[in-house]
Amino acid sequence: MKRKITLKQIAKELDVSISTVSKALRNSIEISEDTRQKIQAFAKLYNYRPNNIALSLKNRKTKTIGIIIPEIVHHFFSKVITGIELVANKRGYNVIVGLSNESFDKEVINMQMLANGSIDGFILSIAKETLQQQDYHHFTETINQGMPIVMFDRVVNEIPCDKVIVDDVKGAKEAVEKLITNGCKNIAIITTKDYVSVGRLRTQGYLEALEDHKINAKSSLILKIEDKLMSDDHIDKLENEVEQLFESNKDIDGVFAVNELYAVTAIKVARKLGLKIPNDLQVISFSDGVLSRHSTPSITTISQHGQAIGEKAANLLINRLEAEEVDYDDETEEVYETVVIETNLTERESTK
Amino acid sequence: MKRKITLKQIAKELDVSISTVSKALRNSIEISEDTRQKIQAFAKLYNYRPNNIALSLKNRKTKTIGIIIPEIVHHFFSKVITGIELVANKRGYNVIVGLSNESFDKEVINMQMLANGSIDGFILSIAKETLQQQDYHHFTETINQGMPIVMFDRVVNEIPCDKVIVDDVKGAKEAVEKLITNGCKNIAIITTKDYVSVGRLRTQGYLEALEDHKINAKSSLILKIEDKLMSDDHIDKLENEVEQLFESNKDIDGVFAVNELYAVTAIKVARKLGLKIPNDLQVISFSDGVLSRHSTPSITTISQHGQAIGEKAANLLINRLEAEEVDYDDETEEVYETVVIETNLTERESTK
DNA sequence: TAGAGTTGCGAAAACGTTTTCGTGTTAAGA
DNA sequence: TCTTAACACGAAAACGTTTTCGCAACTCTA
Repeated sequence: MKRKITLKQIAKELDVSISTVSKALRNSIEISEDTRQKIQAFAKLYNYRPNNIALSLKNRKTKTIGIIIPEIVHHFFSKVITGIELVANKRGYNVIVGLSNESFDKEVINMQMLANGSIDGFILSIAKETLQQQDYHHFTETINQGMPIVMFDRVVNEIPCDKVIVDDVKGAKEAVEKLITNGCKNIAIITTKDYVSVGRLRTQGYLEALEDHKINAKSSLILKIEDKLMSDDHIDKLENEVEQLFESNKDIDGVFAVNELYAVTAIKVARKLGLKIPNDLQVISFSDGVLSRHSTPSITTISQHGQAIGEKAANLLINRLEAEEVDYDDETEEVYETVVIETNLTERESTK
Repeated sequence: MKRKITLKQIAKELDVSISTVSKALRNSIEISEDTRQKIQAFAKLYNYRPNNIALSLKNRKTKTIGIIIPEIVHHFFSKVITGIELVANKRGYNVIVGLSNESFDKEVINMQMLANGSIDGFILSIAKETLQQQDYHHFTETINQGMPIVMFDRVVNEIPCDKVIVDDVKGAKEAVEKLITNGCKNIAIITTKDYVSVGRLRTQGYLEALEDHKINAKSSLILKIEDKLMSDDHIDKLENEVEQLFESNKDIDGVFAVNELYAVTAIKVARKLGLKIPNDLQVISFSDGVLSRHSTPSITTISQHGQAIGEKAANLLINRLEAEEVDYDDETEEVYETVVIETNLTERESTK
């Protein structure tokens, strides 16, 4: 019922000025021992805490980080959030989350909602629709207004900001090389259409690995899935496409999937067709999820370390925020960093 | 570089007063057509947006909801967030997320960080440690300060607030009845220690179902897992316990698991012991996750509808927030609602 | 005892809004 | 020509802080 107590109320109650109360609570030496004790006791009694909003207004900083991600029901993204929240909290920041649902409009609106003073900076991963439309004005505008951005995973080079990524090419290459080493002769890739940058890069890694080992890539072994099929409603269409892949390439003995769902679908279809894992078919997936660890057989993965990505992104952002205070808008050209988080191969039952 | 533009700057630039600018932008009839147009054009040019923090301070409301959950890397919780974010956004609110990591202290600290003006109300699910310690003072204090709370899933009755829960007893009962109907004679339950309320309630549902069908519950068929084993590090200890369960009860033909991980572990162990699913053993899990849908065999579940829970919780909270405005702290006793979201059985391959 | 220094506190500005209440100017009515 | 009303705008307060500055009332020192 009783609203939170304010400096003004304490001042009135104790018959001193607001300034005195403020100083007393911050242990200023200007205030006599006596009054200081009196005020602090009173404040403690009424459980006084400074109003955050007022502080934000006064200091022109909110100590809050805005996160914009495509979706949250996704192991990778929630791991990243965990990482961000961890260091944010440790460094005295809060975290406010906006979901773009892969939609350009929602991304723009969400950013506008937050950019009006609610937060000090953004950490984000770009929506697929935005990547398709290649319209990045909302990012540049935000940056021009002096609000720093850190991008992770899905990034675009033309935006001047810090970035945290995994080396998709290298990771994919490592996966495919593992398959080759394990004796696979006909390795298929299940990937996304090229406008999804991670899909494109992982496909590139696949091709490079083949090339390095003097294996000719066959286009029939490259299955590029239309993105709409990621949703659970279209799971059977996805299965169909994968089944066709196997049917028309009976000699496939290795699959590299760019995400967990594709991998698990490949395994399901392969089994239906009578293939034994890992004897007839070996599978490696790019991922950081629970599916590969707990499904049967468990799936060998290139893991992305989502939490590490989140931690790094948060540190980059907060470092920049707190550096600004000293640098005080000097005219030195900003220099941005792109941090690559190493992936690593976790072997499980889907490979020999 | 250039900070966001303010009313004051526009006023100065156009040589009018701040009030005039404010009124012009809000289309007040006090302002002449001429100046209004001029000001609006200027504001549009410089992309003026009112500073949210200033508005929050003035209006004494932030249009922001605080979410405190035990963890975010969890399908159920991220689904709930999705639901909250959906209606929050639709109704003009933002969402700020704090993670308790199941720790009492982090829960308290997170709530204190947010309760100092940063948000208008909480939506939360209680940390396990808090449930164990049964110390709820931070909730009551928050409520006493006039900040409404909506609890979901893990709730305690003694806190006066709106609640959104699933009928755990009923859902569990339905699951077990399904197993019975399907011919299972020796149904085991894999659940958590009793201090986790959902574990306790689901165990209760299990017992009720057995009783209703005149089946004697056998304590050897009730496996209560210590909570620490949920983490991925202890996955083998979990497997051991489950294996012991099967070894010492060779006649088990049905398993009801209170979460996905237990179910998937049960299946894994059962297979290792040579049991066929669903012929020798049928499994039903309480869950809303991706594991049950995509693992092989896919798992029949009692689904919790996390998103619906989130939506309902957000609507309850926002309704209360916006009702307060009119009621204006009248002394009518607050009356709180407990909404039960219906679970339902989704049949998959792990049952006949 | 006059001047200087110390001590303890308050007034006011600032952060960026919105809104109430004036107030000066002009137009209309008597 | 005088009063009144309409019109267009500005001053100021308020939201809750922090901080700079000023100023009394002391306490020393010479």
